[in-house]
Amino acid sequence: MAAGWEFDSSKPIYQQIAQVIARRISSGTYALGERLPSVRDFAMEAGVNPNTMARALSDLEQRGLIVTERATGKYVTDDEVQLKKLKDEMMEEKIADCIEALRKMGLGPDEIVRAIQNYLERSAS
Amino acid sequence: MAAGWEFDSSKPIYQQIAQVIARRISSGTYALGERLPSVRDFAMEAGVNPNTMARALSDLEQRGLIVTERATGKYVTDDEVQLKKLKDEMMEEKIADCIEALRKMGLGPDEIVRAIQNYLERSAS
Amino acid sequence: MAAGWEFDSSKPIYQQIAQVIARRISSGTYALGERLPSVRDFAMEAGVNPNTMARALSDLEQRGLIVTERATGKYVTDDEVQLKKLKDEMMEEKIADCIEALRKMGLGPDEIVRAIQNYLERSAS
Amino acid sequence: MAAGWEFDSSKPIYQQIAQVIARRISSGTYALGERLPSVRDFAMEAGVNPNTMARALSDLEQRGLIVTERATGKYVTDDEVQLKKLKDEMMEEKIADCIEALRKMGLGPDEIVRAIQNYLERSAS
DNA sequence: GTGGTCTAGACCACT
DNA sequence: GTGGTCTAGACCACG
Repeated sequence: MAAGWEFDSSKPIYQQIAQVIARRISSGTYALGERLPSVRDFAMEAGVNPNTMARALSDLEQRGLIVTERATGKYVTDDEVQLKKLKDEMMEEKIADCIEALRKMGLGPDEIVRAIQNYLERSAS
Repeated sequence: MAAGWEFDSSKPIYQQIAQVIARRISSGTYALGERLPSVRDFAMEAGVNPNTMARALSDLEQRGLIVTERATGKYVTDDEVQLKKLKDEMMEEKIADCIEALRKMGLGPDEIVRAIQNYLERSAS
Repeated sequence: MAAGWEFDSSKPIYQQIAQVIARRISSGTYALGERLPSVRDFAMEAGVNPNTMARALSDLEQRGLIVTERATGKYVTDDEVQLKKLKDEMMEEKIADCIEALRKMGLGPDEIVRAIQNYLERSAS
Repeated sequence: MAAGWEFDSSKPIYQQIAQVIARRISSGTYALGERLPSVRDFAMEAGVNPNTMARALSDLEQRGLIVTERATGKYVTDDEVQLKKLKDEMMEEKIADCIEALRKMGLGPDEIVRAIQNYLERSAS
């Protein structure tokens, strides 16, 4: 099992797999139109049963993130609109998670923005 | 094993435990000066060996987040300075994680700030 | 159990072990950068459980006196600054112990210095 | 067993006991001419067999540090000369121990004196 | 009852 | 082979 495939028992594994792959697509690890590994290889890499991997990929296909070309394999969609939607979702999720955490620590909206800007300035140098 | 104690194999369990408890302290789930569950109870709750829990708590004590009062138990520190430091660390970590993710998606600094503000406005209403 | 490993019940064994090893480092018995015996061998030599020895060594590592190189062993630090700090601490401790004893016997500061000088002169010849 | 009675296996216990008591006499814990606890009580306090304690006290009597008054008990000698000799011995021992340790750390005679003076000045304030 | 220490023995990752 | 982690279970000092 390669790196990046750690699962917990809070959600079904196939959903966690789908999430990992979606993240890789949105971050460009798998580029637009790129051919994905075969289901079998993918399953091997993730250390799961091929059926589980197939279900994860099927979910992603339903969301329009990947397309299947019969007999040649599965590809990342080249539909930029779909991709944009995915990115927005992931971005939304990430931001929500971050901001909720900051709020829990007692930060108000202005403080949050200031903290973000502060971080950006520091990491710019 | 109660909720909130899911471990993965990427890091030692005792470090993950320490992180969970640190998060609970920083978010106020365990208040300033509050008595923590006994090591044995805590271990039971987390589903680990008391020694493992003890090690996690020992680490937190060394970081100044909790203090031990002999024969009565362990308490969250009432040192606001230590607590402030913890919060800053956790905040920093959270923000870094979020911003790195957004950057990977191709957002520039200004877009990041705008996205955050956008989210805050929407969730304010 | 080889010589030099006598423990009393006044302090935890792992602390006494750490003290013995620290003393050996400060006195040059274990030289700068030298590889230490393996945890298991060390434990055998001291007549304690490997875990106990590991804890002692872990404490020393945290104090910056030894460093661990994964899968090859533990080494005395080659950081002369750390070593200097250790020596100063041990020197301070030794001197304090000695002077307090002399004071208890009723010697004033001048008498102490004179006694020391006297001893040095006698042992020089 | 009260505090101050920790024995190791390097020397006979009765010698270690004698040393402890000698130290207490030289430091004034047991004053000149003071009556000592009964052998039985003393043995109880030290957690040893009365015979062992008796032998330790016998040694001290031979060194002229304590005297036995038949039927009333044992007393610290009121012979100041003996006491002076004891103090000198203990002082000598303490100083030798300290200086040897400092030498092992690589300090020369002048550095030793300077370190002692330095300590005295600091602890004077 | 609390935390702290120590032992025994297992399994792991790394090289 | 190395160190690191984890479990299991014992005993101790303290209040």
